[in-house]
Amino acid sequence: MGRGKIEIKKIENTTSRQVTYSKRRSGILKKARELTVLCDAQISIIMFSNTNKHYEYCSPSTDIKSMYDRYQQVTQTDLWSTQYEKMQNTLRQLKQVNDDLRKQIRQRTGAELEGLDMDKLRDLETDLDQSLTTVRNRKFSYIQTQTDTYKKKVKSAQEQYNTLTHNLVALEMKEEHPIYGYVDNNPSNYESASAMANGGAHMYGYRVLPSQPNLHEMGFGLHDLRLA
Amino acid sequence: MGRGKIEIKKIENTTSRQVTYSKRRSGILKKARELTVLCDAQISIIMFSNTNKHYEYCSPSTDIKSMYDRYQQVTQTDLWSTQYEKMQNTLRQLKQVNDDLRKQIRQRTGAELEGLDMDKLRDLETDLDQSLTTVRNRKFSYIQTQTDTYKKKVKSAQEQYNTLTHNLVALEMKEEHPIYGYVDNNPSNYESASAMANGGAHMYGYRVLPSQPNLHEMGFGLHDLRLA
DNA sequence: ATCTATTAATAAAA
DNA sequence: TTTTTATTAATAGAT
Repeated sequence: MGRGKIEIKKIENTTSRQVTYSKRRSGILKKARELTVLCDAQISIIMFSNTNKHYEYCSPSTDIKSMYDRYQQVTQTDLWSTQYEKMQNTLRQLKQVNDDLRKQIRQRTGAELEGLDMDKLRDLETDLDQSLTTVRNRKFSYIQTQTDTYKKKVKSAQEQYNTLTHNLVALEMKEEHPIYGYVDNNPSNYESASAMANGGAHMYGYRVLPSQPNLHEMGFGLHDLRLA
Repeated sequence: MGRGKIEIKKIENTTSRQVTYSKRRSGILKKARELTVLCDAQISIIMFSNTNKHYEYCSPSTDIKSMYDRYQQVTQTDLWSTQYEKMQNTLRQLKQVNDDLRKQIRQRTGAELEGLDMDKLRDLETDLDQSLTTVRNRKFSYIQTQTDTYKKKVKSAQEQYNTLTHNLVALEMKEEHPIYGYVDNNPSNYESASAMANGGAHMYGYRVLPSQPNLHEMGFGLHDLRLA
């Protein structure tokens, strides 16, 4: 198809080789485009010229990677999908573990008790009961710690107050005109200390839940929460 | 190039589509072969028909994987590791979720309460308390159901026994030589019914846990578990 | 598949 | 490179 018939062998003349490459390349790509449309096929073409320039074609409904993956699948030439599948297995396993954990939580929450028989229910109850006790103990020890801290703070405030009062008295002794108003000018200091001393436990938002039968038995009765 | 010009759009007639596919496919592959030789190029073609059959061409001096690898290098478009990395991200995320779920469980178990402040502890306690109540209710309704079932069974056994006794008495009336040993010959029947009637609740392995304060308040005291 | 009338591709030249 | 054009190659439709 040209001014003359040519033999299919490497064109030695560099210029005409490049010209031919250019023409025939676009020819193939055009044919590929046409075939894609005409026959609803999927085609991936990658070309390198001997000058290392590259051209490619890929049917619009897919992409080069998909084509290659698909090709590998079809031909069983499994190069890296071993590792790929390993990853997918790990993924599946993790999802499974995930679901199991969620189910565990739902059971511990009481949201999904349908499948449990008597033994399981009893075990779960015992378990939850122990957990509850643990959490409660923790809460009480937390309160205790905080209480101690506040006790110390109050004590220190008290001491500071005493020192100040003492200094004031000393000052009054020395001065010709004692400053009577000193204490009343700073009532907030005292009152806050007092409030803390009497009701400090309220700061934790502590409240007695309906089912806390061991509250008193555990030595954390309400006035243990008061500051002395 | 044919008996008539055709429009480049999908050929709807299946037969002629397949014929055209076949012809043009070999056309493209021939062109690729020719170009490879004429211009010393390297070409890789992968084709899938809409019937999922695949055909490929690859210049003899190379192979398909090399072509795609080379393409990847040249275009910098990392074809494989993109998806690979996505998978690894998913994996990481799943592991994270997993750890979170485990932590949740450890908290609900009371095994890891270190990071929790007063509010969190109180919430957790309330939560566990509700869960415990739910599980207990479930257990009790389970017991109730089983109890009802056994009640019915015992009742039916009793009735059967009564009928048999009645029949025996009737028989004794009729016969010249009453068979006194009848009842004693089948002691197992009576005893099993009796055992069920008196101690059926033991079959559930029910036991009073130290911290079940609402056991009696809920109307499931021990003799509710006995069968009348 | 095979045959051919016809269109499409392209070799060589510009 | 791209365009031109003579010629060959591809192929649509029929068999």
